Amino acid sequence: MKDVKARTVFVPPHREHGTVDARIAESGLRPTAQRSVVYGVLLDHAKEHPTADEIFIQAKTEKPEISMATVYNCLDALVKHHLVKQVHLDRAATRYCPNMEEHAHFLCETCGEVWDFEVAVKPRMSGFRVPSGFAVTQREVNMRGVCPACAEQEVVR
Amino acid sequence: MKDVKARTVFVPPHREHGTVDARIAESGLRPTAQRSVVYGVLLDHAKEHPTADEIFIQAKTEKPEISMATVYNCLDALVKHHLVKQVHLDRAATRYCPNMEEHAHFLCETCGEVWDFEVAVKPRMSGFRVPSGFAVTQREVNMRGVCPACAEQEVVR
DNA sequence: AATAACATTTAGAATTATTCTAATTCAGGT
DNA sequence: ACCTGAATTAGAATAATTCTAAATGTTATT
Repeated sequence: MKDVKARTVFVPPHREHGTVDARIAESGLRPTAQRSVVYGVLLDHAKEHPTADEIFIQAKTEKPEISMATVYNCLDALVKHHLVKQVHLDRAATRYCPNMEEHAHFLCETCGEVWDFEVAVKPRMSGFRVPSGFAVTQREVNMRGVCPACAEQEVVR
Repeated sequence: MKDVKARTVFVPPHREHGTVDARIAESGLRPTAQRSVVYGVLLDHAKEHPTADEIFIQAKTEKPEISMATVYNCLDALVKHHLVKQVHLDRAATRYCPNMEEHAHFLCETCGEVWDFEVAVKPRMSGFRVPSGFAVTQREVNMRGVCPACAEQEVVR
């Protein structure tokens, strides 16, 4: 019985066929065991935009010897190689986002959770006057407000 | 001679006629000496998007007894009363911005300076799909890249 | 296969921005 | 003048991140 359970552990799609390692390698980075775990954890929890120590806690379940410093090293490497983005919406711990598609972030000011908002129409943000001489390499859109769950609670209260 | 110099010290326009205090009062906040100094300093240095301790250093020249804790308290109060915005573009110290007009921020990834980009056309950012149930109260646009001065230096090198 | 050269990981110390605490000072209303 | 609550203060505490130096792992070279 135990064996069956062990054999049927859920493996998320991107964990199959060494996809994680392949992506790391494509980015020009050597796919070490630690980097794979860190990137894998982040891909599994993309929706939650985890912080370094949330990633650390999860990574430890897969690789108990991993250290916090390594989690930071790996995340830095992944960021430098454009596999992952840092998200800074407030002064809380940096959050990490492996979704490199163009999208906006929404911060719920009540519960602190971060959500991805997808693009419907390609936004050009052309409304902004970029003075000549400035080379823009990245744009980001952030929104703040109240998420449905928190709005609900406020009504109750 | 010294006297003449002393009498011709530059007083920025918003420092005249108690404009700073008036704005603080309008926001619903009691205009204390410390709040006035902090807000005044910030208005004088809006372009630089100063951090709390840059503000502290400057504020000390006007009011030597002021403490760091007070600078943080004042800034928090100003933020809560919508006279000032916090700017978080990276994990560096929080920057403060007294320009409450709709505008974008540009972070030079080489020198770390922050610039304001004004709006030309009212941007609606309507390209983003805001799922129903989310109440958006604030939007911000951030850009990253290289500023003219740093681009120049790179060419030289 | 052994070795040198280099990159990565590790634990723990150090740093830095910010928040907290408790005591003191200040301002406005009686 | 006095009371009450708000604001300020110095310094301690906290939390996230970075640094350091040693150990380990990997790749290239012979």
